[in-house]
Amino acid sequence: MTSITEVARLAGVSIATASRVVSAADYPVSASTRERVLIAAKELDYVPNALARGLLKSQIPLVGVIVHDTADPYFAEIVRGVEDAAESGGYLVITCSSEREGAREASYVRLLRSMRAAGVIFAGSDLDDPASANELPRHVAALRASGAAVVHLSARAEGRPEISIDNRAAIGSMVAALVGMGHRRIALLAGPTALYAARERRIGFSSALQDLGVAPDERLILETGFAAESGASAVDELMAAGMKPGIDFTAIVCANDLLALGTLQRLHEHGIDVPRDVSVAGFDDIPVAAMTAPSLSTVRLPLREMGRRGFEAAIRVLDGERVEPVLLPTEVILRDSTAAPASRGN
Amino acid sequence: MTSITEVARLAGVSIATASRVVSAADYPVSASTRERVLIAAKELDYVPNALARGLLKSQIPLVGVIVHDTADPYFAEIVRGVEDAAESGGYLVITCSSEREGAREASYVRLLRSMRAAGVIFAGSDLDDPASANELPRHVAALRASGAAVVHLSARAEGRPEISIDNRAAIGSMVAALVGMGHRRIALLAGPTALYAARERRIGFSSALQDLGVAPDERLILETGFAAESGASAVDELMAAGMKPGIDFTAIVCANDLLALGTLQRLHEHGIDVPRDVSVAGFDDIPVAAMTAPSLSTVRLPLREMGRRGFEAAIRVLDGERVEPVLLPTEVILRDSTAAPASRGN
DNA sequence: CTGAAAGCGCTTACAG
DNA sequence: CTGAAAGCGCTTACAG
Repeated sequence: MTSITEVARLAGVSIATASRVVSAADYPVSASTRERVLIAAKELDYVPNALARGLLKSQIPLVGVIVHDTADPYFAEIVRGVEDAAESGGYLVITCSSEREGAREASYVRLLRSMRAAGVIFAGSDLDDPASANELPRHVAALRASGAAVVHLSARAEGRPEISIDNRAAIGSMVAALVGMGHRRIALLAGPTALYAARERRIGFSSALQDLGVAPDERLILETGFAAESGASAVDELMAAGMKPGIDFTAIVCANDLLALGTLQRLHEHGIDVPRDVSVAGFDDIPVAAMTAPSLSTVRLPLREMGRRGFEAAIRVLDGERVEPVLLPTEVILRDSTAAPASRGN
Repeated sequence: MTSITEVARLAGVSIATASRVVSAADYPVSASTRERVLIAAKELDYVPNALARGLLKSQIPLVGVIVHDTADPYFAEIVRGVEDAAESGGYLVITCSSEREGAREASYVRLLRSMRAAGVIFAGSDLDDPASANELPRHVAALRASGAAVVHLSARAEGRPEISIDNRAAIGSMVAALVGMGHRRIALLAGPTALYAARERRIGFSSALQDLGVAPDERLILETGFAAESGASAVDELMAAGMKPGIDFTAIVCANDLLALGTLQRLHEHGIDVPRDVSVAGFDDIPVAAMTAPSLSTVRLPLREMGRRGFEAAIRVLDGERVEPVLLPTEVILRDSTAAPASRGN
């Protein structure tokens, strides 16, 4: 690889001058000199060494996004948003999947620290994993101390996230829509309660029911994972517990869309018609939600925008600006998987 | 951030010695000295500066994966495989989405070059975009010249990819399965012919039909995009051309699963039953293919393995080993979207 | 407007 | 086994 030294030599100038031209620094250089340097750089196919520059600035234009699971479309969409925003700024985005293991998350953050990443965006909620309970905060503190930006995109136990949504209200509005259709016996596939966001959704679900004068039934609330298979097995669990679809429950609210996909499929296998026998609602509005048969009613989260805003917040932190926490709006999207119950349970 | 200088000072040794300990170099250091350095490093929460090390080695443990579209599960799975393999080696993975624009692809590769990435993995086929026709090869050549690994995971016009599958044979086996069920009038949603892989699949489709003694009908071959919406509009197009489902065509083969999802949905909206009226087959076997209703018959590509092997190939190149091109096996997966035709067309 | 020089944080011959 | 020193490729005061 050619270095700036060779460019300078070919152009017949000092490396200082060459640097001023190629780094697009705001520093006076005569037009003719500038021209010579540019030609030399082009001639030699010069690409500056970001490592050398980064060493000097002790920062490199790289932001890491820590997700729970790369394969989950929820995170894929957020990452997409970050990438969209990062691209124009010349930043590269690294996606790190913790697989919901605290140790792995901490080790990725350490790696990002060693690379002197300009920012780290935590896309999911806190992991609550004792394995990394002190390592992670140490890395985060060091990152911040060295001027890197740390941004959170999901509800967490401590501190408010820079960018997030109101999980309680969001799921509450779906519950309200369902109750408005006439549903009274509504099940919840709650997701993993180890995750703060899932706990919030669960609280929002129950309090919405109460606010609407519907007595919640604890037997209809199931703790699950966040993958599609969990949705399928939760259906089995519900039925094994003697809960009759259409009678003991007329609707199922899922804490994310993936759960709803699994639910839809298992219900279909059992010959239970959606939405005639049971309504199904998701949460997140991942792209595939619009493409299932029947298409999925869900709560739309502005995932790409969350990613975009997360990156912008990071840039603002880097610029030394103050970033106020912001709550993005969500929206209930009613598609074909929900309808008024045919026979009222209860 | 603490530097090795501070660690050395606290441990009371030279920075050379400190470096030998913390970099885990294979160099003799007395046990007691080693101990002191390790304690100092821990005490100071020392994390080595990967930029400084990278500057010296003119390479950093980073591999970039160039994909056509981050949101496409095909690429998401491949990236996942790369990440799985990279994680244990302490490499970070950067995903760069070209959005099928040559200029963007080239600029990402340039960025990766400026970061002195250890490797670049091209996950999709060549873009055939004149906009970057000479910039990209220049970057690739420079990358290779500087010792970085360049790996291709998809069929391309020039040079054989290190890791790939036999697109012609793969789609041919799906055609054979369909013909075996009794289908004779089979449509193809061919994907974007600007992409080499799509062209290969189209050739494989036609020649399989011919080999099986079925005369191909050009009117049943549609050029499309690679997104779900393209599948939906292709169905409209087919019907607008007066092709009657179940008569003029009894099966639709799609060049990827996303097209098949859109096809399934639009067929459902038209009240056309799958597989009774029309069979639908996909290609790739992305995770969601197993979760549609009806579940999708498709050709399984070992996507994660392709990613994993791609990373391993990159490491082998870095180690100076020779990498022989390898073709990974594919498999026809018959699910519920295909069946024998009810009435034979033709 | 131009250039010589210091220094970012490491690693690695080289000398002892 | 340990350390002093050079050097990776840049940027940026500082001097002219």
